[in-house]
Amino acid sequence: MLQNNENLMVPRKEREKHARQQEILQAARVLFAEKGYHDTTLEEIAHKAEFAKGTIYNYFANKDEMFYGIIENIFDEMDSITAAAMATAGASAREKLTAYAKAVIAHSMAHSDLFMLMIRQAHRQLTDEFDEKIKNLHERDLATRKTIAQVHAEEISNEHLKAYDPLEITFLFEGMLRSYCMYHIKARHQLTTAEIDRAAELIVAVYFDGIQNK
Amino acid sequence: MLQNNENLMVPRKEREKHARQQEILQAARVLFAEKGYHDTTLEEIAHKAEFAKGTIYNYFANKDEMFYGIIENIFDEMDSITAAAMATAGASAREKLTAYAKAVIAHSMAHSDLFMLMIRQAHRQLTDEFDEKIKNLHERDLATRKTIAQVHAEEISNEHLKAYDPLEITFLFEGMLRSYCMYHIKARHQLTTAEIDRAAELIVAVYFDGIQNK
Amino acid sequence: MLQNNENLMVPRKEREKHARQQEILQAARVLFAEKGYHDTTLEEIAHKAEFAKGTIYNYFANKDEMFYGIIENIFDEMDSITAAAMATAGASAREKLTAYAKAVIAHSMAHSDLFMLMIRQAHRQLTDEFDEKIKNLHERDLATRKTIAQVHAEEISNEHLKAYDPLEITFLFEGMLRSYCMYHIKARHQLTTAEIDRAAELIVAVYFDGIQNK
Amino acid sequence: MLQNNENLMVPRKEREKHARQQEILQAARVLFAEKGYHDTTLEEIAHKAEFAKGTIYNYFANKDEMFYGIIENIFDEMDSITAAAMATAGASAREKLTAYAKAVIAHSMAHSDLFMLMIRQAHRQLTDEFDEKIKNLHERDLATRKTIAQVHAEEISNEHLKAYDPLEITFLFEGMLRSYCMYHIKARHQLTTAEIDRAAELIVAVYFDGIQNK
DNA sequence: AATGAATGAGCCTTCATTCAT
DNA sequence: CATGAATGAAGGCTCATTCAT
Repeated sequence: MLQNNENLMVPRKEREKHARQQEILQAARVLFAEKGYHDTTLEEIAHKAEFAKGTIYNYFANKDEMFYGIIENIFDEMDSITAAAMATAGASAREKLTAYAKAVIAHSMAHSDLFMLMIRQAHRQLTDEFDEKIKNLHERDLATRKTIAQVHAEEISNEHLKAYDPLEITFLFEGMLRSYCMYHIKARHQLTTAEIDRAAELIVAVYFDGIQNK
Repeated sequence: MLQNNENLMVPRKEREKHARQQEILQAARVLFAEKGYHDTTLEEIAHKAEFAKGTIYNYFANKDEMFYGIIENIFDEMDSITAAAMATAGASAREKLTAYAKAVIAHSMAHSDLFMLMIRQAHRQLTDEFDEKIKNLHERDLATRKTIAQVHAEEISNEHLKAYDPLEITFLFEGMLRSYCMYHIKARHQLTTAEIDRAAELIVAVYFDGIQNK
Repeated sequence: MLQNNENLMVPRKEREKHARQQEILQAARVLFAEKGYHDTTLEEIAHKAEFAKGTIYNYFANKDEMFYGIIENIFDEMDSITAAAMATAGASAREKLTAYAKAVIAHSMAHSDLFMLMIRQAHRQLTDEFDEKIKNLHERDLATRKTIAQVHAEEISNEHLKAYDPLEITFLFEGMLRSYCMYHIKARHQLTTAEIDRAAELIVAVYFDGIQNK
Repeated sequence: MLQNNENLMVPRKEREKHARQQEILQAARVLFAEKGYHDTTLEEIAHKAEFAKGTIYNYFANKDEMFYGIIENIFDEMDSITAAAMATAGASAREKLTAYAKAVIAHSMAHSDLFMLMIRQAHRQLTDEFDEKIKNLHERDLATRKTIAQVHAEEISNEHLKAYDPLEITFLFEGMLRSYCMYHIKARHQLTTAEIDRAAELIVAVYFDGIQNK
């Protein structure tokens, strides 16, 4: 029993450390999203996380690391959403993308702070291309996109879809989705589930059928 | 004669002042786009504009004003592009949007720094909603979008287009366009005119006809 | 028996406490010598001493106390060396100083970290004259020097040596010795015993006979 | 005339910049000597130099650069002293070293702050051997020492002096000199010119003739 | 109007010290 | 006694802004 106790001892510490890291990231991401990276001070983050300034540095090497910690969280969440939506067995591309769109919109609405951070991060991704970490994020981003492209590819070979470059049109789809979310976040709209479903279906409808009346 | 002289005097001075403001904005926008607002110092802007630091303050009240000056320039450019593309007499919505898409992509490629600034600016637009200036930008943005929506509206009433909310699908179209541009700017692609045309047509095709094989 | 036990109990505890203090001082003095007082963190000392940071504070009131602990150790060692060299019965001043020089050089080479700490400490000694501890060190330093001066004094009264102020020339002798050691420590020379002997004899020869050819 | 004026314009600015750098170094060197490098804050230096904190950075890249600026000044002064003392035409080694000793003691007394900085610098010289700047100082130090050794060498070949290694005994001489200065600076003695002359002669006498009564 | 030296508020980060476990 | 997470004061440095020339 004693040994059992000891075995559990180490994980508990680690779990607590991780939990506290997440608390700090929570505080930071809200502030970063509200005011931007530079206009958020460590003092504010510490205050919001209910720690002293110095304590933050027991959990993150510096402000930048915190930022990347947050971005990685976001990527993890987006990966889950993507994987879940694409994995539905027997579903068509249209069904999968509808599920994906619903999940993305719902997530964006629930975490509009994250959404805004993604936009900000987009900028950094464009500029600091030297940085190792940025490159990793870049690759993760592309990998996620390819998961979705793959779903297109299958149905293109079926001739259910037109023979576009799967990756290229995936970006277009993503663009519509992001644009839609940004529009409503800007306008501070709080969408109901029904509205989210309608929106997702609208986007998918336009994407698959176009806006032209035949 | 003397009075005449004086009458001309003032405009010349104003013209020179304006010209010098634009020189400074040119320098600033390149740097802001490259390194972001916070990581660009007035020292650097002054150096690039070939003025002394103090001189900048004869033309702009502070760093923020410069930023908004740039954004306004960008809005002016986008307005021109939009107006030009939408004004073609007798053209269909599809033709107008194709022209618009070509112009936007070409402009984005030629001025990728501006494109990046827009992304960054998107963030500020979302947050500092109190600021008078920001509100104006917001409204200009919406006004531009409505010009495009109007073109949709006409053809919806013709029943050439499906009966979607014109503004809502305008955002979707914009989203595809932006997403496409971002993808290529990230990848540092230099598109030829032919490639730009093809891209614009691709986007418009997806937008009007959808990706589904009928 | 029990009482006996308890009597021994306290000394053992004290001995252990003292032993652990010395372990910590060992760790600290190496680091202080390598990187200086300010650039050595308690974290590092604790790590090197294989204790936790907080534990250090069970043995020393603060970082400064540790520093003085080390300096006192060094003084103890120098005292031993001095006493040993000066105590040789029937030896002449020249023989005693030769023995002293050999011991000092050998010790400096073996503990160049300490030597460097002494230099550093010299500075503090000069400045913080208010501090009680510093004054004590100052006095110990002088006392050691006087032990050597005393040996001079005896032989001055014998007229074996010229009638210089014993303390004054003691400082000159010390100066040569220190300078010599510093030269070789800087150059990272590892002197053999033979070289040390030769060096000590050189210094003593210059000191007693001068450099002039008669 | 106008052109003449302009020609002088640039040097004036440079001269003023240099003058202000020296003012700052003056302030810094007193404080560094009093309290050490680490215990002196830039705030204090700025205050003593009667500038604002930020202004310091118009003249020095960082705290370290200031430190090396001071050390270089000291080296310059020591070089002058050495060169002047060694250059006396027709003087014997003994006369030259006497002149040198007098100058060094007088300078040390007048600038005891510098003397203490040298001691402190000695430490850095020993440790941070990687740094380019430190290496340069090291070499300058050796070069100065060699100037003195050269004077020895000449008289060794004359057989006026014993056949010791010139550089080695130069270090011994320097050691006596430094040790003597440190002793009096520690004791806060203010030596008169007569006392300085006596001291220099004492040291040279011991160095050339030794302490032994023949 | 142009200059650039001076300013000083403010930021990130470090680290000696404390204290609950 | 040992631990190490938490603390917060303090420091080096940056940079937007001012102002005397």
